[in-house]
Amino acid sequence: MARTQGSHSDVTGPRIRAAAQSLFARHGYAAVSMRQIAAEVGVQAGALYNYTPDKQTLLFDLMKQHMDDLMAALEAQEPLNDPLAALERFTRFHMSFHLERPDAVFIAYMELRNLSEDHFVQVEALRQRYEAVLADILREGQGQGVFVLSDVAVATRAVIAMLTGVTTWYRDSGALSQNEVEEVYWQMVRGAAGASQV
Amino acid sequence: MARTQGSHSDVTGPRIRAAAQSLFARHGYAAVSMRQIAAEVGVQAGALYNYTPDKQTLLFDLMKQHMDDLMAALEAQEPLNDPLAALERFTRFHMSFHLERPDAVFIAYMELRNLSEDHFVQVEALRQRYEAVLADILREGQGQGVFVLSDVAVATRAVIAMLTGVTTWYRDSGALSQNEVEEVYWQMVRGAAGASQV
DNA sequence: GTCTATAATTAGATAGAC
DNA sequence: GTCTATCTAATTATAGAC
Repeated sequence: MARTQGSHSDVTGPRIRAAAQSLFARHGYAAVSMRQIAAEVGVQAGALYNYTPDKQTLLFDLMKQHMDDLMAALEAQEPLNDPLAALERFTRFHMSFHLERPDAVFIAYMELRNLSEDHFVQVEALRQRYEAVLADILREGQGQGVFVLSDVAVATRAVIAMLTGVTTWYRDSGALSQNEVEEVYWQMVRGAAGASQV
Repeated sequence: MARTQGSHSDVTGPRIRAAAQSLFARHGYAAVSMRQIAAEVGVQAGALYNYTPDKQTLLFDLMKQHMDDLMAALEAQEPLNDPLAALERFTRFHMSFHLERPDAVFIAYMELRNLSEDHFVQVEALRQRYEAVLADILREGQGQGVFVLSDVAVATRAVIAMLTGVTTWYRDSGALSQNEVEEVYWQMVRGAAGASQV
């Protein structure tokens, strides 16, 4: 159990990523220095380079992890045959997943332009895989006549933009519970998809 | 008409703002240096300070101008009494205004956190005035029974997020014309508002 | 694994010549 | 109004001691 004093490889790594995530979300990747991250963790700037080759890779690791978590959570769900039920579940899943991770979400949407070309391609591929799940639901419902949409690809992006937008204003301290907000958005998504009114 | 050589006060100012807008949109405010802006304009960095007291004010001026333009264009429209017609016009107005100014829009949404407290308050007030126009339309339609919405304030933000999202993917070179895209979004907004199906 | 020290570069902003 | 030169401070990243 003895450990060399000042040596914490298993705990410093996660703390660095947590500090970077919080600072990047608050001030933006370009505005945050490696020294600020180090200060937040309680180490000197040089120590960070034991955990990341450079600042750019630190950003990519955060975004990659977020997208991997998102896909894993989505794919852990059992498939649903009913398109309306599948759309409702996707809506609630997207909202709750994003509301639980405001910092990671903020970074994922705001810092894409600060990724290197290679890193961007990887993140973008994951984003498209995610989008495709919703597109499949909408296309299936369209085929069954449950939804009325003039363009499934456009509708997919419109729904995701609408749902993700909740992260810009929702606060736990507000008037509505997360569940109540999900309900409001779900009614709007259902209407936007052209599902017949109840 | 004789003009001191190298003196271009009436033309350099706009060119600086144009260069800053383009560079901020592409790389982000924090990642762009005053020297880069100067190089884009074709002057030395020191000359920029004849037109702005500092970099922060340059950012604010761009955002303020954008919001002022937005409000002026919106308020130039004649009021419409029919809520459904008003909502359609708002939808098309918002989309075409934003699609025509991708750089200004990008900055307005991404660089809010880089504004000083005082500047942020001013921009936020304008944003809320804009939002209130849509909220009034939805509330009026709700009262008349034309729309079915469980929460007008939430619906306002949801619709704006959906519409603004078009700027992240639409390109003039794509398969759909701007007008076709407006039509697709309008059908979705109409459904999201709970307007009775045609 | 972390520290101190430092290399090499760049940043925002100003002063004074023209 | 613009230029050149410069100040001061901060940046990413590395080297070597412990």
